[in-house]
Amino acid sequence: MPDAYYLQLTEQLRYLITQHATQWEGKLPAERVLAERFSTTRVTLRQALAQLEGEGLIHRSNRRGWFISPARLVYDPTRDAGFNDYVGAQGRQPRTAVLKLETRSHLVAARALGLPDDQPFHHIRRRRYVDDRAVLVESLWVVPERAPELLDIYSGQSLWGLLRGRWGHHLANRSIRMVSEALSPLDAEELLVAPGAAGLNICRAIFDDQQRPIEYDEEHWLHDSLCISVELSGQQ
Amino acid sequence: MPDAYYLQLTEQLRYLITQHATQWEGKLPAERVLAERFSTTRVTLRQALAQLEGEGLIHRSNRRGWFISPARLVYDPTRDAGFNDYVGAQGRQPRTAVLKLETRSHLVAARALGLPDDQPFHHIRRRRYVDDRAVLVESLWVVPERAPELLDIYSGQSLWGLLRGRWGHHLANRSIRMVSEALSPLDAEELLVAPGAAGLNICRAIFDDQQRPIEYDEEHWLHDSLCISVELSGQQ
DNA sequence: GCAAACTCCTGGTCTATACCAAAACGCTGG
DNA sequence: CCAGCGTTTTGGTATAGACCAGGAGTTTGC
Repeated sequence: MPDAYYLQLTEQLRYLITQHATQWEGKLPAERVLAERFSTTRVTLRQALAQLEGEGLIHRSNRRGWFISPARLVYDPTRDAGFNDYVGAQGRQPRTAVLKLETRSHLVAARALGLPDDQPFHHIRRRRYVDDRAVLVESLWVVPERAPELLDIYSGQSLWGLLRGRWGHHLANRSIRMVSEALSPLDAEELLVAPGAAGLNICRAIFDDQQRPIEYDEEHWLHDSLCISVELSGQQ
Repeated sequence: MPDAYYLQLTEQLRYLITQHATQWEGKLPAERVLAERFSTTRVTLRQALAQLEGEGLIHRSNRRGWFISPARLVYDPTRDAGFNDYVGAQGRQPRTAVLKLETRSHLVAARALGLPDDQPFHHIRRRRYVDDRAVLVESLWVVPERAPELLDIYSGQSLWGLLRGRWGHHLANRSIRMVSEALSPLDAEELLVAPGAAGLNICRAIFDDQQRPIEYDEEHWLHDSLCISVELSGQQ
């Protein structure tokens, strides 16, 4: 119904994608090929592709081309189930790459946890994959007193599992913040996408059952790769 | 640092916007004016503007121009504080326009509440504003038995307040889903933005303390107008 | 004095083309 | 069979215009 050609194109592409998903094995033909097939220019074609990207139907891997996006991962940021667990539970393959391990201060984490500005933290930066697609990068800032030798033993497993199992912490109170964002050049590079790609930023400050600060973390997700789901019972 | 000109442009515009926010009274100069000032074409200029739009710094009102986005509204979808209350508490001016009142069935709501497909609902569609900017449209699907004469008395106030005050319902269990989206042509039109603009879709299914279904609602927010914030205590 | 009609400006859309750098591909030699 | 190297392909970026239709402001006519 819409008159703009790029919107008609969007519909035709949407149809083609759902039909030929398997045939193309997830990757769309080259932009020049698609532009010619639809008798238009790359500029207009890209406008249509950007629409579908906004919907989360397709995404592009920087300089590699357009790909059909897999189903969104269902994620509950209020639970402390490990990434590996809930990804596996949804029949997907999780993977984690540790990008950095260090100890230093971090103003934002300190403020979020109510600690002095120069408070040092154990910092873990990791990238996480679902079915070999990088879907998020995150930075974890752990109060060293709560997990002294963390950096020596950490190798990609569930942090919350470690905190509970090894140091006996009970993660009790948490404040969570979610904001849509454009991925920073650094985050985008680590996720192999174009700078400025749409993302979702999730920040959490975690305290134990005695209100002691445990950890602060900052996640940057590709916007099309998750569906946030929260189940609550009891009156608010 | 980035080499691409449109990224340099983005930085310059970001600077100008934060400096001249008051001078321009929230509205940016015409695209042709900006393009000429930066010695580039509208195409490239728009690429830079789109970056800032993705970050939530600016937005465009369909065919009206580019505007500086106000601060995000902090919103906790797990609480049932009324819109008017929490907008007011943040020093902002709330407003609600009722777009539609009707009774009919709705498959998605029925499924979400575990009711038969042909279950009728009281349907309220409303648009909500913060400081006179339309920031969301939503559809509410209320089980008629829980609020029989709802449509006769409803005129824009807090629905949850009504359910609690008039019919004595205790909203107890809720399942919430949040997904990034591109606004549908209808939603975009009702929010006065271009079709396909980035949005956030929030759906909730609400049950009372006896697990009886009360209500299902679907919100479509402009992506740059909110910051989701959840506070939780107690172990999960 | 006010509403309707008109004009101008502006954003929305589109064409056609070009160059660059990174990725992908294919060839070649060990 | 694989590593290294050169070629081709492809996405990313950019230019220079053009037309249209909706919005906004102004003028006109009752």
